[in-house]
Amino acid sequence: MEGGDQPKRRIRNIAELAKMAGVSAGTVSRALAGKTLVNTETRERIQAIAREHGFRPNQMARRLRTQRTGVIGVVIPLGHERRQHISDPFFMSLFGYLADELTESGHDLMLSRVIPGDDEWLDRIVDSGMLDGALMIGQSDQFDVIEQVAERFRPLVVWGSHRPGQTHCAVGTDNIEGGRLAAARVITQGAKRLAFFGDAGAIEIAQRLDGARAAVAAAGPGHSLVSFSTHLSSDDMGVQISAHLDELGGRIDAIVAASDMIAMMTLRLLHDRGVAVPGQVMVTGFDDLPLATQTVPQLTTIRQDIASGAKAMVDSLMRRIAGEDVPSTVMPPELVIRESA
Amino acid sequence: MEGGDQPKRRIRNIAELAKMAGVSAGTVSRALAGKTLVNTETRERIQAIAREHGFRPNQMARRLRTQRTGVIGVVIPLGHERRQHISDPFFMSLFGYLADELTESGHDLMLSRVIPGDDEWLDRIVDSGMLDGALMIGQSDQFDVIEQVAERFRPLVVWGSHRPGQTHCAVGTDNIEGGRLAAARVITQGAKRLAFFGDAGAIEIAQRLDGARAAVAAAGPGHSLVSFSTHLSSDDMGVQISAHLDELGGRIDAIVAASDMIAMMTLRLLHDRGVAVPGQVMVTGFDDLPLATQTVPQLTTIRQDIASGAKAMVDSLMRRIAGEDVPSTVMPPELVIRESA
DNA sequence: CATCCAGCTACAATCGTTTGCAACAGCAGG
DNA sequence: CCTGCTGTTGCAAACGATTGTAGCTGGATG
Repeated sequence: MEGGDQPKRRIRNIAELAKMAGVSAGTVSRALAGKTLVNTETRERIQAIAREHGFRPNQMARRLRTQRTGVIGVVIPLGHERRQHISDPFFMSLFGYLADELTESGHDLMLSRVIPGDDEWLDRIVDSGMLDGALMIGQSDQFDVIEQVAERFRPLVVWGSHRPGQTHCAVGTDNIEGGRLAAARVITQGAKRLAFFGDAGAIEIAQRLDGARAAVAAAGPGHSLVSFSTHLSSDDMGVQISAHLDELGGRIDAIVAASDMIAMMTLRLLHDRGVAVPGQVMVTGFDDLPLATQTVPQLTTIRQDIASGAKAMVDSLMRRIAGEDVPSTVMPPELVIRESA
Repeated sequence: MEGGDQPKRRIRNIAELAKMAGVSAGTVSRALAGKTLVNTETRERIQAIAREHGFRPNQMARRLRTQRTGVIGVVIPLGHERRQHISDPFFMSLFGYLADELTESGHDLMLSRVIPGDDEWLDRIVDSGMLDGALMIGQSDQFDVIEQVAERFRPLVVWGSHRPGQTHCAVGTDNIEGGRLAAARVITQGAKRLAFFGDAGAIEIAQRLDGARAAVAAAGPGHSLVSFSTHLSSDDMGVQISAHLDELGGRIDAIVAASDMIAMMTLRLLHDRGVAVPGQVMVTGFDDLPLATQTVPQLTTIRQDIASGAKAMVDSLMRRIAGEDVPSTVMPPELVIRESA
């Protein structure tokens, strides 16, 4: 544990190190960067001194000079859902994968969690001069703002839907198809009267609802779907779902939930009421969070491949930073059949 | 949507703006900072121009000059658990609250997720010159490294245990007491043969185990506790717990899990085996994640108040940044009785 | 021996702010 | 009229690195 020679004195900057090594600051800079331009011997000597004194060049200065920061901003807009907490499992899961990908590619990650107040919240982030690029988790209800910023700020990639003709680069699942798959599944299992739980204020959710509607329509007469607005913040969610279930009584065969969290809450409330799943009512989720396997009964859900979504986002962003023009990515959803439907 | 006067030309720096306003750069800087030193009239004129052109001063330069960044680093060391993913719900939950607190106090947040390789990983972060302070989620098995860095880098606060005599400022729950509470609960409910599931390689977990041991010892003869190492990454967890359950057979009354995630997985595996909870075996968790209310049966667990923990961490950090010397905080755990024990 | 080249290194400009200090005008008081 | 003060503003020096260019050395070549 005893290193012997503790750092003599703290080196404050490259110039000080240069004086110690008997060379100029420029040489030190190049040596530390590992450039071949400096003599191997002096380079190693300089690096040795730096190591010994625990010196690391000031990032702020380097970034000012080089005009690149190595920092990617991750922004989570909480537009349509002010009370939704950042610890929402889906956000966090995607965020975690993004963090992994970015760390791996040598980037730092700066989190901004914003409640859009004016029209400039995104400009402020993007113009801070701190970011090489930005990733956004969810479009919320800020589609127009995003479009506007995307016009002039190229390195921006958003998790969410791609609408025909949109400017900004989005990566996301085909939500319409996902909604369709979920509804189609319960219909083939014999459900006729479906309910949809979710907040259609968010674009993604609205699309899932559209998909479910389409499946019901395709199933022909005798099939119906009612939609109930259900918020994502876990406090409200419970009471809202309770209210929905009360209202529905027994007149329903299946519930298509807009997210796994909603589905999980629904599962537990049905259990409390003694309703058998999937015997009396089927339930499907959306996302396929790791938690979906841990519920009782295990959740049948629509899988979004969050890991490869994150990979695609980072990949697209890097290519945009490099100047390339990258189109949106839409990933196919996948029906994962477990026990609840 | 039509703004009328679109930004004429992009202003690149303060000097350009100064020329437009017919003043010097220094004045612009002061005006933008809202200093009273400049004439109210000119200040407003300058601010108007800045707003009109969407100009925001370069943060990198500002930070280089002022030597403070407004950025707090949040670091998650994955020492004892390389495969644990960042999306671990407890981490994410604490992280979310930290993000909320920091955002509120006007700080940016930079995430570093590190797998400690050498002894310098923390130095690298702290010496990057990018951070006003650092928060660390979990001590993992890096106690010594943290201690060493804490000696010279004051603005550092760690989530975890406080051991007598430690240098670094920690905020955390009294894990020993928590473990004791959990074990005591199942004992008062009639359990005699307990098992502990968790990885005692991490300090916090080891302390929980110690607490549980103490409770068993206090209960007198006829009571026993066996400990099983259980990792946190969800892939391994399932198979390990399965193995433990197989090994235990029916010779157990209660399982004290080191975390809610472990408890949840245990719950589901017991359910698969047709073992009734709490009828045949009781289960307790640790953390009281929001998810604990959603399991079937609902989880009896030890509550860590993550929200006020986060508040305490940020508060301590701010005071340390201000130069104050702040001691560790240890928060009392609380037994939350639900259905599983 | 003059010339040239290669391999290093030093010099100095630059990135865009902030901020201490000096300067300047205008005005009041002695 | 001189002095002192107040309220603004300009000047220029930092902050700490990167990098193009010029200069220096020594050895190879004609």
